[in-house]
Amino acid sequence: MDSARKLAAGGRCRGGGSRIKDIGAALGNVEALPNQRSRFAAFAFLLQRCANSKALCDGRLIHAHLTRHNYDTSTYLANWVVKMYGDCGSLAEARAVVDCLPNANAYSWNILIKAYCKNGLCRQAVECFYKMQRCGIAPTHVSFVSVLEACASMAALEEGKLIHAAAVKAGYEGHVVVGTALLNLYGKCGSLEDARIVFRQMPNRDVVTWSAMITACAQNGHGKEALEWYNRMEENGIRANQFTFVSALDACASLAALEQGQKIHTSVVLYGYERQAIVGTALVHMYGKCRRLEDARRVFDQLHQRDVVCWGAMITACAQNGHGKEALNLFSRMQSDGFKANHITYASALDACASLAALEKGQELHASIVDSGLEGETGIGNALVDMYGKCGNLKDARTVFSRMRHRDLVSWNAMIGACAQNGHGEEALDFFHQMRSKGVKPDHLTFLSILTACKHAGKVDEARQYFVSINENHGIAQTRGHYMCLIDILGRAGRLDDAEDLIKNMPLECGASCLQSLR
DNA sequence: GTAGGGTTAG
Repeated sequence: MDSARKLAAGGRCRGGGSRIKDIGAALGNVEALPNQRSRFAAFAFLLQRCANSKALCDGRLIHAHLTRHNYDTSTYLANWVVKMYGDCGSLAEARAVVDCLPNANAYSWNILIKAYCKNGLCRQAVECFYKMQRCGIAPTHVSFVSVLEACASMAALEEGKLIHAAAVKAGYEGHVVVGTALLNLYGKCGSLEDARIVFRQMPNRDVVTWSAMITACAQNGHGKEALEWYNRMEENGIRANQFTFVSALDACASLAALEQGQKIHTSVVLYGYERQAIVGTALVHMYGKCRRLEDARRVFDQLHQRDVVCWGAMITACAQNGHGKEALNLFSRMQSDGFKANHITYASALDACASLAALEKGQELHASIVDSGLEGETGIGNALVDMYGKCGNLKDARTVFSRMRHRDLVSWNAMIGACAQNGHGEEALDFFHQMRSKGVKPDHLTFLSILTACKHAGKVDEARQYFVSINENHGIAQTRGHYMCLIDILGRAGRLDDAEDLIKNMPLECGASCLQSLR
């Protein structure tokens, strides 16, 4: 209905925003303006409108008009045309304009580099950065910022380091935005030490710099350090904004640091961000990880606007806290509210089915996943294997696993776990050997399934060998679960002396909790 | 009179 109305109004292209009703009349009006300065301003305005509403067809008409009326000698107007094509997602046309421009300047190239970045064509963005220099245009601080963003998206550390050196040489080392882009690059590349060095050496830092530092720590598994930076930022009198809060809450979630999370929540409310979708989602996520489902729900219910991401956070919070039924209810409500499930919300709903052993509901979801064409997603395949395994349907778990195009550690763990939990110990070990031969590194969960598989297959000595190898060959610390499983195996085999020896040699904190469980 | 950095769910 809505699109029909747009068509009736004369819209020819897809996209939102406010359109120019009659482009021909608009161009005529511009031509009637008394001087070149006002005509240029008006053309720029029209191109900007097209860019904002992604009206590519109208934009092309304006471009054609400019060419026909010899305005194409103006680099300024050409740059607006480049921006329009870039914002409309037509990178080839944007590129062609720059390539044909006799007097392309730094703006022309910077707009093009940014357009490539925005459309995920990072390699082309980097190539443009070098091309502009071959064309004799020196990169500005904006060029560096955009090209560093491209490197960050690709996690291209070596390329980024070369550009870092070039930025220093060009005298942009002390520039706050360039510095923040460098910090972000190192964070995204997992090189936290480089991020810290950049931060320390920056002469000026603003709230964006601090937030980027908190994000870099939070996203590299250094939640504690992220919160230290957050506190230090407050001490420095820098006022946090929604970005800062989201990153700090992410750190709290990863640490399950409820108290710190609650403190940040208080500040979020104080600054008026609580009902904002992204901040609210971060709060829901944090409370979910801290096992405070009621608090998560309170935030979720108060959000002004919900998107599929915050629905996903709430559904996951339920699924992971033993409220599978509520997770599935929310999943249905999300769809009746008009949001289409994606691979993440499907995975959480399957997770809920797995925890409820709700095979029928899981099969129903599987059918919708096939219909929506998401079956090929690795995360979906993993969740399906896990769901079928936990629902006792090993046959379908095998089928889904065998059809997966790409298998990661989680896929192998799900398959090995499915076999082990359903009493197919030998098959689990067979999958484990296949996994090893494909070069996939096992983790502590893999070994928990392997020990369970040994239990079912009655392989006592193999279990001991696997147990020792967890630490000796794979450098993974044995968990309480590993100990419990092996003690159980030894106990069932009547090897009580061995079980007792194992308990005696356990790390203290692990042993105490094991003994408690045994009693 | 154009271009720039940091955020959310599995």
